[in-house]
Amino acid sequence: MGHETWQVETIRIGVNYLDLIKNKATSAVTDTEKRPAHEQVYQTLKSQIMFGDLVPGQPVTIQGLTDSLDVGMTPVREAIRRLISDGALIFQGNRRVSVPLLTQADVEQMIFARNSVESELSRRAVTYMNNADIDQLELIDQRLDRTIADGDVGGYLRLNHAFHEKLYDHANAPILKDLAERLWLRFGPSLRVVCGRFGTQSLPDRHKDIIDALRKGDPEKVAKATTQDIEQGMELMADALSTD
Amino acid sequence: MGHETWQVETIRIGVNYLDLIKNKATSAVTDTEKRPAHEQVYQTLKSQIMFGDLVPGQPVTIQGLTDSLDVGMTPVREAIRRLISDGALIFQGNRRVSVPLLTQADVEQMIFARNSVESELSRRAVTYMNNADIDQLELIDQRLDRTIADGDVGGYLRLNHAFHEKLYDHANAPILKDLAERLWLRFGPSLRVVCGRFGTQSLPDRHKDIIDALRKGDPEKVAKATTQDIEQGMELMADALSTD
DNA sequence: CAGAAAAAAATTTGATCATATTGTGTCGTT
DNA sequence: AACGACACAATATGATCAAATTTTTTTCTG
Repeated sequence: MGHETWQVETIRIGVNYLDLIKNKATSAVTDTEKRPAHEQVYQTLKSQIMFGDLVPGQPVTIQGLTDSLDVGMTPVREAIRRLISDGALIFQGNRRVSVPLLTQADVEQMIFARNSVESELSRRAVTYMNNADIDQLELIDQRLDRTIADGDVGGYLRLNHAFHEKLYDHANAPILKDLAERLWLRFGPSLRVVCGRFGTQSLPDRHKDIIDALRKGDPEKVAKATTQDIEQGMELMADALSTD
Repeated sequence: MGHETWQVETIRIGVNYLDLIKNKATSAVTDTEKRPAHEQVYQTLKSQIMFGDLVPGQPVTIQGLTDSLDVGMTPVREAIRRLISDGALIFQGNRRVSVPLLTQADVEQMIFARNSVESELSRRAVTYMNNADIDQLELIDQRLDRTIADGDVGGYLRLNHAFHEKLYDHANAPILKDLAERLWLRFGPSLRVVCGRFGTQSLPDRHKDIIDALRKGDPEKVAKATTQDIEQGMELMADALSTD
């Protein structure tokens, strides 16, 4: 999630990416004191946008955030600028900032971009993932299934993201992963709306296919399964947008 | 590692170089006073990064910019955060910010991403460009040829970008265009280095092919020419990086 | 005594906040 | 409905504090 260290020659393959999903309680204490405020605000807002505490169209004010997060306005401003650059927020001409409302055209472009970038990421991940990594991926997917059964939308969004993030982390392609992450930030809020409307039952899950193909070590099968997963989810969003 | 005399003097790279091409912001003169400071700082820095006033590896300090650009630190901070999010600058752990140094792996990923995104953009542009638009594109390309003949590296970089930007502007795909722009910001500084080393003579120009295919209205031909243009330029960069 | 390593002071830079200024939208008046 | 005054939120500055790097001083060893 952090910014990659660029000039590093030594490739660190997933050694100290300790955090899986349960990092909240343990590392939160140290994070609170160590990280700069603007970074914390950014992470907080990013999470809120991705996992749907903020609704598409909802205005985001600087002063509102300084009050609710209890920090000065400078860190808040920096975080907001970053998120605007990410496409996670939009600057509405007259100094107003809000969560983007996607059009069908937007979704269509995202389908193309996600298919291109994320299929390549999953393709590359085949090379670098070992059995233990795949086991971890499967573990996430099992927990994901439980959230679907329970109708836990927030949990679904988080674990679905965690699944893909873990996969892409092992692609050894930080720039492509960054592009993917940016796309996720863009459709996050709208995906939340779709889930809230249709529930978790109808949600797609091609993850088993992905895992199977990973175990077989077949890059093209992994890529195919990924695009299917992407397209199912995105079509759902596109449909929801058309019936507004 | 040598002490580069990177003076922070006011390098005023104005937008007026592209006045003839950019028709959306015609009031470039009044822009200076109208736009918010953080926006201006962002545009200035972006231009300096893209067109090579800043060298890869060069440190960028907040206080240096507040002095040279004569604005407060808050707008500078916001602009820098934005550019970090763009990938145009990197945050080097210990609160230092600098222009990224690309590795071969980075370039390789960019080749893939650019091919995917920009070929699609040019493919879509076929639908929306009329003859007048293509004429304008050709005009840019003619001026581009002159910069190559003159060995004007700065002019080449600017007009080459203007060419692709104009093309992608007509693709009616703002999200894909945003992804492309982000990639350009990333390789901008390194491309400058390559041009500075090899001169403008050896630079690729598949633009004639692109224009021809546009006139014929053949999307696949346009896409093909675009990928060739991309690959020629990026391979040049990859080669330069390997021979360090 | 010379040179290098270690320690400490000084300078530079980043992070944050409080406050003043400016622009935008709104409400009331004509 | 148009115009002007008001209120509020965003913008921008400078001051203050903290962190890190650089420079200087000190000390120890050969």
